[in-house]
Formats: sequence, structure tokens, C-alpha cells
Amino acid sequence: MFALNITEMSPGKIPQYRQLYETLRRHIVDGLYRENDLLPSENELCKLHNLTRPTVRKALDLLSNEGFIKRHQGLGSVVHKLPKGIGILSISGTTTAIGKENLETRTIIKPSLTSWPDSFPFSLSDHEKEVGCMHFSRLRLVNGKPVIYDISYIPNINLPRFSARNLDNKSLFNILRSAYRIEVKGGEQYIKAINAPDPDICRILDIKPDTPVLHLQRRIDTNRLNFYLYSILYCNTSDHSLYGIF
Amino acid sequence: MFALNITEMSPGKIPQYRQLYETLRRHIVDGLYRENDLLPSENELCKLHNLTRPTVRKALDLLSNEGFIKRHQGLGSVVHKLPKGIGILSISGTTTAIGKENLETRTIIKPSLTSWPDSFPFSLSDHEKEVGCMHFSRLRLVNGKPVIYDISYIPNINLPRFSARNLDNKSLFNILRSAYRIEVKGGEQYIKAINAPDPDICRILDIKPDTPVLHLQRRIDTNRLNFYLYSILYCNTSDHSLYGIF
DNA sequence: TATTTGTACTTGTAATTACAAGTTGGAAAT
DNA sequence: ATTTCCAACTTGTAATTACAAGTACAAATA
Repeated sequence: MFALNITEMSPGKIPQYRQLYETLRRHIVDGLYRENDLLPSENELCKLHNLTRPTVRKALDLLSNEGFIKRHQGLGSVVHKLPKGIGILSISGTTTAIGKENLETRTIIKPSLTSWPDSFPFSLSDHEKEVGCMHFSRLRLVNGKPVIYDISYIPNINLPRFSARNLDNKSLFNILRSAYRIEVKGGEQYIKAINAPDPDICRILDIKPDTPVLHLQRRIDTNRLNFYLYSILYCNTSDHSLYGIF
Repeated sequence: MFALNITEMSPGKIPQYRQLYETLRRHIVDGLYRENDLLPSENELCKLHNLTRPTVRKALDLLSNEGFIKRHQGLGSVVHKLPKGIGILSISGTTTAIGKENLETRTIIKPSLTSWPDSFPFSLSDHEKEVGCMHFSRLRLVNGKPVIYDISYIPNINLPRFSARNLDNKSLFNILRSAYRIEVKGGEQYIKAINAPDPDICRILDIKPDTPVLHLQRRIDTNRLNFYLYSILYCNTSDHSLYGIF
């Protein structure tokens, strides 16, 4: 009761429900809880972490929304089987969803300042058009094989030294958060199946021409008003399905 | 304060936060609120509907999670642009852009009792294997053109007269809810891009062989413990992308 | 005029209390 | 031995209160 933890003092503190969520999530993905195990009941979690039920329930809501647990009235919160695919369909990120498999990220196009592409799948504001964008692309490999080619466009607000950063094997989101205080909140995406569109992408993904690939167009929300990240992805799903909950 | 509405009396009542969610959602898709409009503030909604802030916030949480609004601290809840694609990636997706008039559902394989397919993408419990399954398939058309072919498998619990039901132009979920009190809660899905796998499906979707299609494998949760619906979908995304938020 | 400050809003987080509703398992009755 | 019932859990819904933090705008200040 009288002990203040670090987060209660610091200005950029993480909410308590968020901390509990992270803790439980880590316990689940680390295998501390296994499939069909019951989590401690809400009241037990309250006592364990010195929180109240609404706060605990907010953490469990997050876990439930992301498919880590399933709650049953009268029974408890049941741990869900961990997904086998790539969890790119939800915000949690590629890195966590791949699991223990070897994930690698390589920069293909280094960050540079350009104007927006002629044909862009999302409508841009006048301000976005005016300032142009930071453009770069990365390739994600699972066990050494190319799986996702991610082409990114970020409106050119002031991001000092961004083009000098090494994006290999790092999460873009983490860099944005730690270096620029930009928090990624979610977004919208359009998905279709296409044949690999051009020889460049075939070469990058190491696939034959006319192999079917998933095509994703995403607009990603941030904590800054009217500041979005844009991303176009090509996924070779022959070995790895994309996984999502709904 | 003293007026009891219908839901407070009835046994199968709908929670108040759910009712408010439905109301606001309808207002948004009907165009009462337009893109970038501000919803009434939480306190205003409290007064308007005689609710308290936690209840109102639960309704807004739902809208936010489903991408209908975006909330900004200090500003308010901003109505999001309605999606252009087919909102099949989430459980309560909209097909607003297409419009109800232009949506049609045809039964291709009529419901019948069979055993499970030899190769099934999800692992089945002993009980599920034992009872076999109800099997049927439907085709969704937009403006008369086939877009989604949906092959469904439902474990054969006692569903009286199910095979006699007409699934055309009706929501399977509505039938399950009203006739059998089975509520659909969400689920998990695996997505990949493939070439149209066999002549039957090419014919049904009216596409040429080797056209790339989206392949979805879904397991759908219900309010009954250990009772899942299974669905395999083939989507021709050449004219309509699938839409989702994350 | 340009800048700063403050105020009145907005949503975000959190504790507290109360009861409803579903599940489980053991005690009591048959 | 079997069934019924109840008590003790579980999660679900809801009201209430309080303060923190972000935004917008107008007033005061430089």
C-alpha cells in the first residue's frame, strides 16, 4: 500500500492494467501457463498485485481481445493455445508472433526523403503531400527464408537522424517510441491475393513469377493526431499462414 | 430513473453498454455522423442515455476496437471513415461500402450430416470426431458476381431441423442464436494466398484456373464451452479487398 | 503583435461497492 | 446409489467518486 513502484513516480508511466497485461502475457508465451490452464481468478490477481477488480479486468480484457485467453462466466479465464502462424494481422507485431523460430530483418531500401508515389492506396492530407515522406523497405526472414517484404512510408515530420538509423533486426515501432515518443496504436488494412507483381519482388522474396502472394495495404495510427504510418506488404504464405483473431 | 425499459425486465436482456454501442454504430453507418465528426462527449452521452461513465466508456471501447471511432484524450471521439472493403476479417465487420442491396447468399451444398474431412486444418476433440458434423457451403455474391465461397462444418450436436433450414440470404449466426441460443463470440483464423485449388471452386467463383485467391481457415468460438464452428473460405479479391482493423 | 497563462473542456486511469448470472462440487434428501 | 439442492466459488454488469493528462481557446501579459 505504501510502497510506490517506479511507474508511479515517473512521468512517462505505464498504466497498472498495462503492466499486469504484459506480465500475464509473458507468462503465457513463456509457457508458465499452458493451454487450457486456468489463470488465477480476478480476485486472486487483485490480491497478488494489489489492484482492484476493474484494473485487473482491463488487463484481462486486453489478453482476451488478443486471443491469449478465453473467459467463461462461472469458470474462469482459460489460457488459449498459442497460434502457429504469423500474427501480423493484429498489432502485437511480427516479432512476438513468430515465437521461437529464427526471425531476421534486413533493410532493402535504406531510408531516404522522397515525394509520395504517384499511385498511393490511401488518400493523403494536404499537409502530408506537402512535406513528402521518408521511404524505406525491409525484408523479414523466418529461418533464413524470405517471408514478408515490407515497404514503408512515413510523412516527413521532423525525425532527426532517422535516415542514419539501422533498421536491421529492430522493431521500427520500438525506435519510434523510444527515440521520438511516437506510440503506435493500431490501424486499418486492406488484404488481397495477387500474383507476385514484378521481378524485383520475386527476386527479393525468392519466388517464381506468378506465385500467389498476400498483398496488404496498411495505415497505422499513432498517438499523434493526424500522423499515420503507411505500409505495403507482400507475404509469401506458402510456408507460413498469417494468423489473426476476430 | 424510475422507468424500466424492456431489457431490464426480460430474462435474456441485452446489456446497456451493448445497446448504446448498437445505437451509436447504427448512427455511424447510417451516416448520421460523418467522417471526422465528434461524437457527443462521454458525459453528454451519460446524460442523454441515463448511464454512468464506465458504461458509456464500455460502449465506446467496442466502437473503438472495431474501428468506427478513434478517441483522443482532451479532444473527443472522432468518427472514422467507413471502410471500403469487405469487413469479414472481424466478427462484426461492415459491408457498408457495398450496401445490403447488392449482397446475395446462395446455398451451394445443402446441409447434411457427414463425417469430418480426412484432412482438416484444425485439431478436433474426441467428442467432435465421434459425433461427426453438419456440412454445407454457401456462396456470397456482390452485385451478382461471386466473391466468397464459404464451406462450413458444425459439430453434430442436437440441432433439430437444421438441415431443413434455408440459409439463403440469412445470417447463419442469426439462426444459431434465435433457434438454438448459440452466440458467436469471435475466433481465430489462418490466411494465405493460393492459386484457385480445383476446377469446382473455379467454376463456383467464376474465375480462371490459377487465379490467386485468399484462403481463410477459421475456428469460431461460441458461448458453449468446447463448441466451435469451422469454416473454410475462398475469396476472389480481384475486385474487393478484405478490410480489417488491428 | 506575439507569447504565455489559465480555464474549461475532453478522455484516461483507478478504487470501491453491489448485485446478477453461470459453474462446480459437496451435502442433504430421496 | 441416485438425485436434488445449496453454498461457494467464478466472471458479467453497473453506479459512484476522484484525480491525471491532453486539447482548445480566450484572456492576460510581454
